[in-house]
Amino acid sequence: MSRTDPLPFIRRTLLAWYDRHSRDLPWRRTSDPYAIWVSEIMLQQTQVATAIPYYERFLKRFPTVESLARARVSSVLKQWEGLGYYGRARRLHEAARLVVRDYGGRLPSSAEELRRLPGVGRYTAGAIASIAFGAGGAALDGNVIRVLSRLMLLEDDPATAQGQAVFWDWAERLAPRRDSGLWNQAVMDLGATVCTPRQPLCLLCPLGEACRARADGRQNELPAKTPRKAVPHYDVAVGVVFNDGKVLIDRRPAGAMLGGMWEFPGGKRLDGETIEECLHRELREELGITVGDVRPLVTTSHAYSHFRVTLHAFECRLATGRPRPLKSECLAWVSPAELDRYAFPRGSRKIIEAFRQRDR
DNA sequence: TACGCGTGGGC
DNA sequence: TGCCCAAGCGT
Repeated sequence: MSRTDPLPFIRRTLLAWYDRHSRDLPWRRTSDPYAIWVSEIMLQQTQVATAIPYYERFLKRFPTVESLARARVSSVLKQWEGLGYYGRARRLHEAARLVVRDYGGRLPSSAEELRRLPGVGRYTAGAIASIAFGAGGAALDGNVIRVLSRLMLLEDDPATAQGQAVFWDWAERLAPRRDSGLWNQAVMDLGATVCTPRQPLCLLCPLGEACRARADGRQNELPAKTPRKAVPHYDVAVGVVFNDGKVLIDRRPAGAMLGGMWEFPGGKRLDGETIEECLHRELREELGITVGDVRPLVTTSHAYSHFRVTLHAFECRLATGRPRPLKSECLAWVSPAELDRYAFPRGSRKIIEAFRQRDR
């Protein structure tokens, strides 16, 4: 193995392994490029098991690119509710409209053209082109980085641009020049089921004999990982404001975090402020209202991608002022039962659960 | 270019 | 329990 080129062995052996060990996944039972596209967007930074039920529901609700393009973004976000990274849903919707408008409803087939669609980066373009259209070339995701880093003993940091270049270079060197869909899925499946982040199953690996990291006993050290930044924590006051049996919700601006999602008004506690003082200030600044009958409803913790919060939710009653969307896109007064029609992030859902639990 | 962007599972 | 990680993209 050491004196001859290992790449032909690696290609042949992994494809033979995939023929016997490929996972049966919903998006592998279709050849519809639209469905494969939807799956690839959902799978960005998201585990397969999490994505499956969303994929099934999404395709039932939006079976074609035309149906997605016709839909309101609010409907798309409602289907995406709970999956996170909601910008993916907004960009997928925008891209569907572009595909209908500029491509007659047919997804372009080359990675280069796919790359121009919002939400489609280098990985996703390579994956769709190869899996749905039989193109050649690599698709480099976290699984492939892990497999390559160990197989070829690549110590570069994939978080840096230079590291990315090294990994893409190796991925392209290994990938078939034509019809690389099976190959790309084979590398990803190996990374997901055998060459796992912790405790890789080297004894089951078809490439064990060729793996340079394993030969050195260093498979647990790769890929190189950058130390994470400490994540800040905030206390947030949230107002569940009732009036005439309805509750006030607001929609977050499209450009912001959780853009397009609904929430209960509130915000971060400032230094030297009590959480109730924070509540009154936020409701004044965001809505121009004052409230009374303030009662604690629930306190719950939630982790976002880059910070953590403790949400202090208060039930209260509108006292003075007519709410205006001073910092949000729009407002709505809705009955508790109607809340399920709106797309809320997980943190807000926890608050909804709390007052439904209490009313029971 | 490094960072902002959600959520749930595994240990 | 707290931390790491997961089929990345946009800026």
